[in-house]
Amino acid sequence: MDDENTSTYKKIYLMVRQIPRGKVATYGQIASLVGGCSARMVGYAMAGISDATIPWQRVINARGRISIRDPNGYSLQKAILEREGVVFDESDTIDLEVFGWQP
DNA sequence: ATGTTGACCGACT
DNA sequence: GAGTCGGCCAACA
Repeated sequence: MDDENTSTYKKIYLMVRQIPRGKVATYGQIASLVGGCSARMVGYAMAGISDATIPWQRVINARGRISIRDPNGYSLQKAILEREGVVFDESDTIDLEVFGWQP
């Protein structure tokens, strides 16, 4: 009971690392896959990240939009995703039918 | 302990 | 489509 006992935060980070380049996942999706945590907790986990190995930018909200309130972080995330091949429409929205990650 | 806030979500008006 | 509300649960004052 150790690797199975990874804390919820750790599970969230590991799950986010599984998102392939050019794809995105929603907070609720991550929460559902991890289990035992809510979408809000995933958002909290992302906010406190300080690890470059975690592709936090590939996690967005259920509407396919960036949820960061800070305009600086917003444009940063958008820039990274576009660099990875993710396309935003006129409304800064990502088409989850196309770029949504399906494990 | 209590109240507020938050990188959320879904339902309702 | 925009605004409001309740539910969710952790962090913070």
